[in-house]
Amino acid sequence: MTDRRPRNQKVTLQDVADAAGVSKATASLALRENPRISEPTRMRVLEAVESLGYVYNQRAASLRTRRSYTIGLILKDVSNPFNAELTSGAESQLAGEGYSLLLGTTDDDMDKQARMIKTMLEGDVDGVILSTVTGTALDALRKWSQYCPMILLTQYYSALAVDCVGMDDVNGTERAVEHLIQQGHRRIAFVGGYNSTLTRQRRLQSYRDILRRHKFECDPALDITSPVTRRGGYDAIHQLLSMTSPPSAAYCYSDVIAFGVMLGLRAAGREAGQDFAVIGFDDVPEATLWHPSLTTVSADPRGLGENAAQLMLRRIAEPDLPVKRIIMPSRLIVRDSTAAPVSERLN
Amino acid sequence: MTDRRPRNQKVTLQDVADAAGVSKATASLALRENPRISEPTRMRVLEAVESLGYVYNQRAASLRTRRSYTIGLILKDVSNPFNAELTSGAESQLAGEGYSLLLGTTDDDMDKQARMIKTMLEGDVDGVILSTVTGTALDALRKWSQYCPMILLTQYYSALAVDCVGMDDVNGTERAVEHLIQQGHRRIAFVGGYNSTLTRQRRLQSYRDILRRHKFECDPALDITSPVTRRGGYDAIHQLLSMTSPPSAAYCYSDVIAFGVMLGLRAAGREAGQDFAVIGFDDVPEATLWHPSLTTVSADPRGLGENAAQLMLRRIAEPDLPVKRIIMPSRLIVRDSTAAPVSERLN
DNA sequence: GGGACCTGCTGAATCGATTTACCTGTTATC
DNA sequence: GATAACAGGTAAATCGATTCAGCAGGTCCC
Repeated sequence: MTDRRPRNQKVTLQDVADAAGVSKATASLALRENPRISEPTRMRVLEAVESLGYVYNQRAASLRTRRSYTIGLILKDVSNPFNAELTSGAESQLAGEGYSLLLGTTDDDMDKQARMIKTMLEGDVDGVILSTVTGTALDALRKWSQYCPMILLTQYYSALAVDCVGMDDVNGTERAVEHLIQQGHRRIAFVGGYNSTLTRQRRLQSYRDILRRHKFECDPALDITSPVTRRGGYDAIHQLLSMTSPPSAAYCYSDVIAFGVMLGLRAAGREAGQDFAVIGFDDVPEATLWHPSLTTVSADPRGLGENAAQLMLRRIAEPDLPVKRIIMPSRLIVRDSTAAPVSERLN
Repeated sequence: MTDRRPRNQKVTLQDVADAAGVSKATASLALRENPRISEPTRMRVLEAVESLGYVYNQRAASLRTRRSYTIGLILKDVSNPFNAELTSGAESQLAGEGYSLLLGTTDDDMDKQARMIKTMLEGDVDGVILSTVTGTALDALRKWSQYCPMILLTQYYSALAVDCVGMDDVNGTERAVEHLIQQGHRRIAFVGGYNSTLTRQRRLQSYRDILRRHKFECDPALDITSPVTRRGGYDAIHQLLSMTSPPSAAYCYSDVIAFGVMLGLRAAGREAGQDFAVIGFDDVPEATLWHPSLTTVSADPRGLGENAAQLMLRRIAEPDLPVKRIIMPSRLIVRDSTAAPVSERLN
């Protein structure tokens, strides 16, 4: 079948055309199923493609068409299940329209983000879906968004005319914290993440609003920031438990944090759902597997990815449409990691 | 600074040259710091770049240079920490040499793998680092490896002249199973993964060899395959515990499986390290966080990624070098999830 | 003062596709 | 039978860079 030719000497469309006894133009049109090319001719071209082992050169084509059919997706990291789901959602949505995904990670590092965007722009992507690293300047975003269509994930800036898709942090937080309050908890910690993200700012604000609405004390010492890793949650709960007046419940920035908190509780001889209440955010598949299973705010990461992709395709198709912001709904899923505080039950 | 121009009208090198009052050739040479271009001229070019907001077009350049400086990395999924580390290792190694990584995932699906490789080849990557999906045919690999340099991850085929980097499954398995045997375990399950992967085949073979060497029974019912997820491990241990003569220890295909097993044990009212022994494979960061912490075989995923990248760069630089296979050493890290079986301790 | 050599730059070909405008026979139409 | 319409193809320009082979002008040296 495919004849082995020297590595550097690739088969080009011209070779295919020669082998099929047609012009390069005809070969091109035949492959793109242009109706002007007759069926017999198209078959000859396809046979030539097969026998020569021709590989289409997307780079060359995109030079001429000025479309690369690649979308960049830049995330802080992909190793957490939320982002993995999001990626998968975006990818399948784009693949359906003939686009492919170029994935980049920044490790929440500003320099890496800048390099990543530069690489993507130079690689000539048709658009970038971006979850900004903490502390990204508005000016930088404004500049980047001039070079190619851009969709912002979870972050959104009212001062910036850029499409974005986020989730309903306020509502999700309300449901979670209200649930804890109804169980009788009074000292509720807010655990994990960094305040430089807008997402955390919104959730924190909302958490405080609810406590105040109920006229509960809002102790700043119960607000613990940390990396969004199990280790982050683990260390945070240790810190909280060593307080003179520790909390009886933790509302966590993400499921991953919540898992860390549960591990930390156990290391301290405590157990979530028995003598401490834990709520996560994201509802990753692992949440049901834990013992106790994790009460969490479900946020449909896959839907987030799908929506971002759709928004991007829309923007590419019609660059002049007004800015669109999508907020995905979230809901509380009550499982076993939450229970009334011990003091409450003794009464 | 950058003037806003119509989206579709990008700034080209010609524009830069015009603005700097030099030829396109000079502009190109200036940007690549060619010594034939004088410093003053180079400065003028750089200023033009800055003021016009020129973005280098890597696709156009690679058409001429026949080098894209992009390497494809195709994995089954990135959401597990092992692959995330591997990716990060490969990426930083490549970035150091001016290459960037194009990441693709296959979800262990044959069709997706084929599509992914096609996309990558069409996107004109300089090489592909591939962790094959289960059941990939040798012929397919042979064909793909003709189109561009290829490095195989963890899988290796003696019948295929392709570079690869794997880990020392045999040695790692020996250490793990010997450790369990020394603790007094006799019925040891081998849990998780699918036998269609060469990796599992090697580990299973090695596990059996050791049991036989010790003249222990090698019950095929203790060999449980499953998806490489927590859920996989969770379900497997349930199945094992319901046997009439259940095992007292599990050697797991990966840490992720082991976590699932520990969750399953707890759901069944048992506890790893107390009335059951669990060993994982990979030593992901999470392993130390669990309670009990996980005994596991450490396999340096980052090193794996780095080595794969280096091998790729070597192959690109010198295509005619003989095939090279790297086996990364592995070692057993004993933590708290392993302990002597209950029966043993009662004696 | 004439060749050798250097410095700093440019013109034009090139990479591999797409696409427009045009060409050449056939067939249909009146 | 002249002409329009059409079917099936092709030549050549084009996308945005790189790079080779000069070229003009100056310096050096015997």
